[in-house]
Amino acid sequence: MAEKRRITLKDIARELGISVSTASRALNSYPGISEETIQMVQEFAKKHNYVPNSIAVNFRKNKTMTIGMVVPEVVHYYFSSIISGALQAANLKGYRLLISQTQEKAEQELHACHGMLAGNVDGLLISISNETSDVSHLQEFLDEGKPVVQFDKYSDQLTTPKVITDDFQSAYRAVKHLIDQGCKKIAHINGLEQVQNSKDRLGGYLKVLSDHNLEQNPEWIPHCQDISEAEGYAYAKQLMESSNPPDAIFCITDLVALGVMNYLRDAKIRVPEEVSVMGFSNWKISEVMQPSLSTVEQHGFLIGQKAMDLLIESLQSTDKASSNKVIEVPSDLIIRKSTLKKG
Amino acid sequence: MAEKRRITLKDIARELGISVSTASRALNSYPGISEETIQMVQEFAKKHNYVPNSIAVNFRKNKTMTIGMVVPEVVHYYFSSIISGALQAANLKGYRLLISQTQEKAEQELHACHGMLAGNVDGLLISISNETSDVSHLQEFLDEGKPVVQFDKYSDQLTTPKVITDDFQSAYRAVKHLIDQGCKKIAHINGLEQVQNSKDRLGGYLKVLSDHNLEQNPEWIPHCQDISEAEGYAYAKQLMESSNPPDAIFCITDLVALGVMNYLRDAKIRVPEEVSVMGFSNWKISEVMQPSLSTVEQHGFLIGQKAMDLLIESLQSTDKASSNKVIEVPSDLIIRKSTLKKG
DNA sequence: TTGAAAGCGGTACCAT
DNA sequence: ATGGTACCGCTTTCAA
Repeated sequence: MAEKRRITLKDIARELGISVSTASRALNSYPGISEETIQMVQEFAKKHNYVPNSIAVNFRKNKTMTIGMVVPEVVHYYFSSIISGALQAANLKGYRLLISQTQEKAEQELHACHGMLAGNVDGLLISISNETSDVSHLQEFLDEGKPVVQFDKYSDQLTTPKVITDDFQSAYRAVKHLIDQGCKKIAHINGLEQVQNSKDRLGGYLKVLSDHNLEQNPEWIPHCQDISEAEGYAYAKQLMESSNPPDAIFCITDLVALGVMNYLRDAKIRVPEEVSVMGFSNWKISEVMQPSLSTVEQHGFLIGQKAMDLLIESLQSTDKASSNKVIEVPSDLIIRKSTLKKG
Repeated sequence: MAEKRRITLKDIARELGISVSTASRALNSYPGISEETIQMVQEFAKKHNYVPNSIAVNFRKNKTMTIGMVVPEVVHYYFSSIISGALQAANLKGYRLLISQTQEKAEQELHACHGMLAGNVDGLLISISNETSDVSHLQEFLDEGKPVVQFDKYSDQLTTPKVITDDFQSAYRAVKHLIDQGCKKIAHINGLEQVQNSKDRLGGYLKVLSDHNLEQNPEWIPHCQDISEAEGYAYAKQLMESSNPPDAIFCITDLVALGVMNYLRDAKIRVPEEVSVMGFSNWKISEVMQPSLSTVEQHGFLIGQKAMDLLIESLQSTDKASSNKVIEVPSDLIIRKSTLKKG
């Protein structure tokens, strides 16, 4: 295979009998270069397929036009939507995107972040893992003057902008809908207690219950460990077999809701007549379930876009003081059959 | 925000009163450096958190330890599985992964590839878009001596290794299962005619029909344009309302099968009693459908891993002649209720 | 065992 | 309007 060495600035300068600096300026259309020269150089460059060696440029300018993005899981509808949004925003501004996943492990997150640092990304977009409590690996970026934007799951020990779903409000509205449909005994299968999103959704759930003077029962609030279908099934069983079973179950995510629906079908409990079920995230499966699952659309694509825009903004602003702003992207309640009682 | 400038080799050399070259050699434990010096330098480096400036290293070595990966869609179960596998394999070997998506547009693919080239990736992993016919943008990589590995959708105009599902065999076995279940009139909703995977699946389908002397009917082989749920619905309707309706429908992918299932439910046609339905790809939705959908698991994670391993291999081998080998990752037939006739 | 210096491919400052 | 040159941080050859 003939390895065609790329043509360099030096080659152009030599061939055209001009200096390297002139060639450089002509290519970048600097002021103070004759039209003629610009013409000549640009034509030559195009004809010979000149592509500037970006490593050299990066080296000189000490930036890479590359953003690092660290997510818990790539194979995940919500996160891949976020990636897609970030990708588009990055593209629009001429940035590239380096991706890593942590599989919800703090150790892998550390490793991924160090990889990003070694890869000399200009900035970092991250959704921290469930395990993460220490965030010194993120502080390292800030210490080097590299902006960080957190999205979805975040730590508030860090002064960075954050882009998230409005979890509290989303949960509030989701449960409000259940109440409007006549549910009185509403359970909530929550996530890990220490995770911010879980706390916020729990908060919204509790608030709407108290606003409507509905029963609050600690036994109705189990916490998932790994947010799985199996846990949904098990907790649904536990809830429904208790002495005081709920008439609605609000789930931390659609996957858990799937487990719940499976249990209810196996137990021949009708949805929504006997128990209403509400999910969260609007995965494709929510639409496919029988009956279809009411859920909350978080607009991951938008979150990804917004997070990237924010990051690039702080990359381009001279004022390096990081904001601590929390941007909440409004969600939409998607009402389907699992919560819609007839009449 | 205090921007801590990173410490450089030069700093180390100055502080320790040695030369830059000695410092460099000590850090990389070159032969011909005294244990003492190595000790001293490495200790100093660790103490001061020395991280080599990878841009400078890349520049010098003219490689970036970064792989470019171009896929049609990120928000897609199969592709995100492949990405996940590639990510893991890359990680294991110390490579980073730059990602772009094309949204099945040839123009975006071109742009993405040029971005990768400009980003100076060491090699490229790509699944071409449905629109792609000209592959000169991939040839550019080969011309520069950068290896390319194709996966999933590929062009055979290019001498590169390819990692794919065994589409022909997979389709053959899937349809064979339908035949074993007693189906005699088997339709196949195929994909775009010019796409290799579609051709291969169609080939497997036709072969098994002829091997069993079953009816082959051109009207039973509609071609999707965008492989959507809506198309599945429309073609199912068309097939079932024809004068000679099939008793089984083999779909190019699970999403199309979902449309088919929706139509059949709306039309009150029982699955699998009256019509069996087979999907392809084993998305989560296939498990959730009622009845659950039989399908083909393509092991995307493995495909991603294998493609990345192959790429890194050719990156590290001195022999730069690209192989034209096609590696087929065996699929698994997943039998669920949509094809399992009782008794 | 160590040091000096060239050079990777650009950019940008200082001359002219 | 153009050329000369230092330099970004590191690796590597050559010399000592």
